[in-house]
Amino acid sequence: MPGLTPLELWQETGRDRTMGDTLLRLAGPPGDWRSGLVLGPTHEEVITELARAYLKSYKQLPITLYQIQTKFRGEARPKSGILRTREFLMKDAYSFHDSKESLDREYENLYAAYCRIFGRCGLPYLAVEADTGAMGGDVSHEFMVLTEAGEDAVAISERGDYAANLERAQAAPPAAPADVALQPIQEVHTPGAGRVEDVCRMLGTRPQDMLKTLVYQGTEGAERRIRVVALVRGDHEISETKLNKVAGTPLELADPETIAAVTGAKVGFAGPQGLIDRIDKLIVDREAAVLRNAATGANKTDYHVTGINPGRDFPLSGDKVILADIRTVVDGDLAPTANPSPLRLRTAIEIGHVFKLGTKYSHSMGATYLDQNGSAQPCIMGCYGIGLNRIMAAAIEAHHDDDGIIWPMSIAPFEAQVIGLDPRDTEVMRVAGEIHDQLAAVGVDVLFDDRDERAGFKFKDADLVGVPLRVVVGKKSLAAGGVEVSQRGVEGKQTMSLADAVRWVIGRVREEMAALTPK
RNA sequence: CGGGGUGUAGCUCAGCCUGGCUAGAGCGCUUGGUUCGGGACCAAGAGGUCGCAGGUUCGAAUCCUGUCACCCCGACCA
Repeated sequence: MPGLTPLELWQETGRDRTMGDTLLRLAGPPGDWRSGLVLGPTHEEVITELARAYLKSYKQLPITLYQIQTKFRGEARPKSGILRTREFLMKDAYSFHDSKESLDREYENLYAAYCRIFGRCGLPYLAVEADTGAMGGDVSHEFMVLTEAGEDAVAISERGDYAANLERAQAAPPAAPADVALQPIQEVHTPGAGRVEDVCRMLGTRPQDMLKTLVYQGTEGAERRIRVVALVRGDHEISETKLNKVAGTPLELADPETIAAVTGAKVGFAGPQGLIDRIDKLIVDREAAVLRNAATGANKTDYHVTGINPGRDFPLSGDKVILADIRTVVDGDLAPTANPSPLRLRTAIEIGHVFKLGTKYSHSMGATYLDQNGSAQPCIMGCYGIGLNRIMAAAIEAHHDDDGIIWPMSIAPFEAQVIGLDPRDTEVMRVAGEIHDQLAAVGVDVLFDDRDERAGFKFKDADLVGVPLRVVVGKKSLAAGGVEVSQRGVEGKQTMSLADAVRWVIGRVREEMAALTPK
């Protein structure tokens, strides 16, 4: 597919706007050919353009197309070496279907294929439930490699029956509210206590007995400004990913002026009581909704209130009210499973992501096929990506020691390396060259170090680069009866004849590859 | 977009706070010699408008102002 893609395709799906600065647009004068091109950050639009041109009949479905290509995304801040770069390599696949069931089957196929690919790459990976973000669609899984070097967070249950990206992870639903007597609202003077900890210290209460009241603003539809109040328990952090999804539009924390206009108080003294008529939406976290006799802001600078009760003091139903899970889980929360165990938070590298897209792209771009009744239907789509650079990064994170990389055989740049230790010794170099040629002749991917460098230098380089198998030829090894073989990351080395060394390498390659091949 | 930091030899950096001889180190490079299976050693050498512009001063790498670039943290992130 093209790397430079027509801007008009992105306008058709609206992603020229929603992707914002992620899209690299060529800058040309109005009407100039450059003004109409975008360097592709992903290829849903392009593949859908191909689909609407060529997929006309249900008889052509299902079909899955893939490519390996350079992508470009205007990341706000590229970082972590090869992990997060503006330009990167992706293997991306797209599937087209005439039914949800067909999509489900192919999703399962590709999910399983991706598991085999990552297993074959020697990666300790994990599939987790994921948020679909700006891609759209409903169901999605990410493939993660757990490592400190990662920049994603995942929640995994101790029992191992639940794993999700932190953006999506949910805790078990809250228990029913405690059966206690409801207290009246009482106003308390809390000068300068804008933060939850300050209020707790002054009132002698705990964060989990407080309501955090957050004012957000955004736009709805074309241009209409909206104000949204979100409630979470005092000890919880709001998840803006979840909040935006529930609100159906991107929200941002309101500026101090808007907060003052909504609450009548400075930042830090907002409460949900009496606000419903002044806002467009009230979004209540399900755990905030079961609080009893909570403390929160009084909508009056330097004052808080106690004895706030959901349902009595602010509505839990009605047109403007949404009850949902909008908080980020924390380490130790219970998993939302039948037999709940605590969730643990880990950092991870995302190496692959699969989505059920549905008809988001085919509908907006008019990619339709004719079904058996002759009526036009939008294709049902899936998309499936693998970050190739990140496979390298994750493999190195997972397989290295103090001396350098230890490549899994399947993705090593070379399977074996022959080191001729003394390039000025003709016999050493003749034997080394012979081993190299014999290995190459039987299809082993072999690197030959014949540089005129000191022995230690070449050994250190070999360790650093991490080619799995090593054959060393030197005056010393020849005197000891042959050549020396060893495996990166494995203790010990052995001396054997030239012919045995060639057989040893071939055998080791075969065994390592077999060990990496899923059953 | 917010916060912090750094620009001095090819590379990594010290020197700056507290202005003062000819601006330093390690690595790399050049030449000669020795060494040669785990990133050698000895000797001699080349190499810098101290990011840029302006100012203060008898004197600026050092202090002040401006400017440019890069890095880190955060926000954001199919």
